[in-house]
Amino acid sequence: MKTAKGGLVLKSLKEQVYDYLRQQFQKHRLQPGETINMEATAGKLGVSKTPLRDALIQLEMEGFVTISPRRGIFVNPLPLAEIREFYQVIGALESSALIESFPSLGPAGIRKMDGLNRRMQKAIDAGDFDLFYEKNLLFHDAFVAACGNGNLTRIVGNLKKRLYDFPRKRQWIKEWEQSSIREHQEIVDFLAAGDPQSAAIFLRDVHWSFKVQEKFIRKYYGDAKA
Amino acid sequence: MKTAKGGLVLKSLKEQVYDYLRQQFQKHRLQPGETINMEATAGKLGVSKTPLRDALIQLEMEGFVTISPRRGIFVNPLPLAEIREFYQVIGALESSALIESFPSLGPAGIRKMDGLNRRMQKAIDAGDFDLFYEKNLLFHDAFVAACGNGNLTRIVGNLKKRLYDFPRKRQWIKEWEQSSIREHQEIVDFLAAGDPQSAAIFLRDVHWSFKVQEKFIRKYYGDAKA
DNA sequence: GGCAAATAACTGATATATCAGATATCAGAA
DNA sequence: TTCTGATATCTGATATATCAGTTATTTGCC
Repeated sequence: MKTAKGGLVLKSLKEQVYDYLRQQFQKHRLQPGETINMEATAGKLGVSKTPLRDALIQLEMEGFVTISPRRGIFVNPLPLAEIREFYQVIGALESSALIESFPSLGPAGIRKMDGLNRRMQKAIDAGDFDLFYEKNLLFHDAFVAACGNGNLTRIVGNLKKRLYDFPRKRQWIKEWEQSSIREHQEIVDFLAAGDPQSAAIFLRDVHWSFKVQEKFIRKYYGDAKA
Repeated sequence: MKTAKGGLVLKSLKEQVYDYLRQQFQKHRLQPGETINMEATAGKLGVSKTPLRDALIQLEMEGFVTISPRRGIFVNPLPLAEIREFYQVIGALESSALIESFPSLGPAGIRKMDGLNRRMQKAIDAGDFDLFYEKNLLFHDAFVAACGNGNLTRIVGNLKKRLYDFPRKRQWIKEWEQSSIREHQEIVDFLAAGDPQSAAIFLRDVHWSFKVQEKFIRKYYGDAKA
């Protein structure tokens, strides 16, 4: 329950619990296979089990946990096979979004993407992974948002939540980040040349190709077992 | 909670409530904008508000309802704009699934799709819309399932739930059904000719093109307002 | 010692009571 | 008559108690 009172936005307990748990994922405090104990967690958060359960149902729908009735609530692993699936889905959807957004992106939008990619390079040069990550998200968001398809944005966003919040072996791989920047530049170049189809195909078949990115993925997530 | 006891599969109350509500949608007993009253519904179903709320949280995540805190729970409309969004997403994902599944489909899989399409024609000839609908789902499921991407299947499936459970103006439009069958045949022909790329493009840009299908969509769903 | 049945403990699922925000209605003042 | 504040009602959100399936441990028999 979000209420605005004099500029304050009040969140329901359910939402606050959800945010807390999401943070736990982002901080890698919840590991695959781990159980979330209702009594203990509710006690720790100082709320009843009810909003906790509400939040967990949402997290289950989003793929983060599995509620195994009367047995326990388990943090889902993220096996390579599933990462492969995510890559396929995101590739197909972002590719579609890029084509759809091209008319409304225009030169200004392409310049914006180009600028974001350059800032990604600067972040790498400065060793600032958080900034790199932020600009990377914004690069993709530029055309996904411009596509104007809220459902597509939601679906892609949720898969990315799973990809990025999952505990990983390494914080970053410079080679991968450099490679991403080169790929982004390729996409921008296609767009600037007025060829969204080639940009979309490159985005789908290279940038979001599990096969192409596999060597980095394995380093980054480790060879996670299901 | 699904438990198997001596072959019986027992469902939790939450699941049963969810199934009931889904049925209500399928039977068009729940209309856009309508409210679902917790006390009344729980009383009617003979359960407490808890499993009802659990089910509603899931339905909200799936887009069927909006839980407006402390105000009410509203059945979501399905405006044409959203249908358009769904068409784009499904088109992109099914297209991707078709390419991915082609190697494992093989001649047998293509024949199966062909057979399903012929049965769709027979259903039309016999005026049996339920059978048509069933074979239509199976036609698409054939390559979506063969793609082996559970997440893609789940995402597409959920969007189709929304499309097919939504109340509509007309039960069926023979012209659209005939058109679908022709389009399916086109896809099958491309596949049989060993050209999944053309099949995928046709699937995405014709079969799942909102623009191409718009005249039927408007007749079928009515000109629903948001 | 091994196995099966009984019992205890654990844990999530559900029911009920209470709370709390939103909305409608009423009463009083201008 | 209109407006504002107070009160009542409605409805979902949350807390607490209890239930019920699952798992672990104990007990008794062979």
